Amino acid sequence: MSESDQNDAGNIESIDENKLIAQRREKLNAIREQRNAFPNNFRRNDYAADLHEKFGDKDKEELATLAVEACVAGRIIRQRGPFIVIQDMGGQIQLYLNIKEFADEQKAEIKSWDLGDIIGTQGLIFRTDKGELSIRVKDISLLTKSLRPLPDKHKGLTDTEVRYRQRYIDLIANKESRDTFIARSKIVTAIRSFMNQRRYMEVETPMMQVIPGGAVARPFITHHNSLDQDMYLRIAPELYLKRLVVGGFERVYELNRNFRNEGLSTRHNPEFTMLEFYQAYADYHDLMELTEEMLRKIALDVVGSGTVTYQGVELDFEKPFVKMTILDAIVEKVEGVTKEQLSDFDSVRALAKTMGIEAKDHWGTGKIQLEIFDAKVEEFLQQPTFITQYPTEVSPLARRNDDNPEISDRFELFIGGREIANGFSELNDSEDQAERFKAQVAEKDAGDNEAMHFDQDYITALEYGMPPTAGEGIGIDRLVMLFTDSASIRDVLLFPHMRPVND
RNA sequence: GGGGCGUUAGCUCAGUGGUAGAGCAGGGGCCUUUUAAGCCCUUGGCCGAUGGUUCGAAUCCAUCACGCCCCA
Repeated sequence: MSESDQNDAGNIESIDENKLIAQRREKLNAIREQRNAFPNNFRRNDYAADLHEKFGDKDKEELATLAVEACVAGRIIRQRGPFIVIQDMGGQIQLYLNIKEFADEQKAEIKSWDLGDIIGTQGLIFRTDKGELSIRVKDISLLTKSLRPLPDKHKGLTDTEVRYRQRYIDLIANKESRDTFIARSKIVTAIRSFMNQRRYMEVETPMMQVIPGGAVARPFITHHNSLDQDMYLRIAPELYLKRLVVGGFERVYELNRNFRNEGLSTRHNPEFTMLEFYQAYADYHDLMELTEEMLRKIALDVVGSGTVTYQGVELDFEKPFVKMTILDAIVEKVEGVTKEQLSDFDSVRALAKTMGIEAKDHWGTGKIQLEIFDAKVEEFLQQPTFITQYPTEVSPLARRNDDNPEISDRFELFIGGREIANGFSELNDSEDQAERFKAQVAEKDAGDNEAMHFDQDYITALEYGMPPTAGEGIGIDRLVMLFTDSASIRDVLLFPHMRPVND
């Protein structure tokens, strides 16, 4: 570190310090003079939530008779007279501590404790006169001194920027935030168990790829030094998962991160989590059925009900999901538009223009239809709705419909006005796939930097023969938003991407 | 990329041109089975940054940074 760096670091520290922190440092120094200030020999036996569950229905007399000992640890979050409330990973428990019962030197230390300090304690479980389940402290000790003051104990932390940048403070102070991420964990667990029960096998495929594929999106570029080779962070695992189906793993899923180099919004983070899965000897109808079952199970497991309120709208996961073709959806939601108008290139192009959608030169009828759908229909699809019959033109990896090659055997699921899932019967004709890749490359050459690359090894894999297969991706962040009633994707990401702060 | 709103004490927020405020947290007492924050006293600020207007700016203007919302 250079001298100037050190000076900078010193400045940052002094700017960030204040009197409250200085006082706490002095308290810490006083403890350091007495003993090891950061002991790690305390072992906790009990969790706050378990104690409430076990003794919540016992009254004062019963608890006195039982005389149960408890041993808990956690962070001090409230203090009032002889009462201290600590918080551990699952809940809170009140301690009763009569300072007069302690020796003088310990008395002084206990008085110096602050909100935010982490303590371990042991004592008898009892109920106060006012009915609060508590622990009458016998032994208590400070395990970690907290040097920084916590947010307002009642109002919590509301500054969104601090909540996202310093999530640890948000998690300490705001129960709703803790609950959201607990729900997220439960959703992920529910999905894994759902998939595992159906003989799906969880796999991990490359996140750094030489040819980014499987989706229409701009990738992040990185560099491998010793190979002196540019690599891409994956935009989707799709092509690797289907290689595994070729290899004989007939049901696979991957639940992990993808990276797309696009703008930030309440619905987009550059890295996001997808469940992607493939099942041999199945088609997109089978997957729609599976998806309905899965979401119903999550609703019941996580929310405890078949209906979920999202931003004031009651979403019903219990009744069968609506199914509609993309053209029918446009005709239904956009007044005065006919299927004929949508199906002819010149008229759909003109229609799009009246809606303020300027068709690019290389866009065909299907792409324009999709743009109209995105702009005019998507937001109205509140209840779980499968949209089907996507144009083949915009589905370069999907199987053509047997009766109409212009449309693909594909669906997207919309809930709460947002795309949640995208699935289709897979294209397993290697020659058709090679043609589709060529068309994508032509679009890339024409200036579309989201178009796909030609992946020769993937074509080779298909030439060995991929069984008829259906595959699907489900956006986990958006799903968590729905089930936790979160308005922004940043509320369901522990550490959402934020612009760096410059002084 | 465009528009609107925001940024004041550790936290939550008042303060529309004339000495920088409150509640909580912190400090000193009192109290020791309380209940969102018991009672009394009290410390605490580069008002996001830079420039301008003005006798005087947290307040008006401009630019920038970050955030939130809406639009593309």
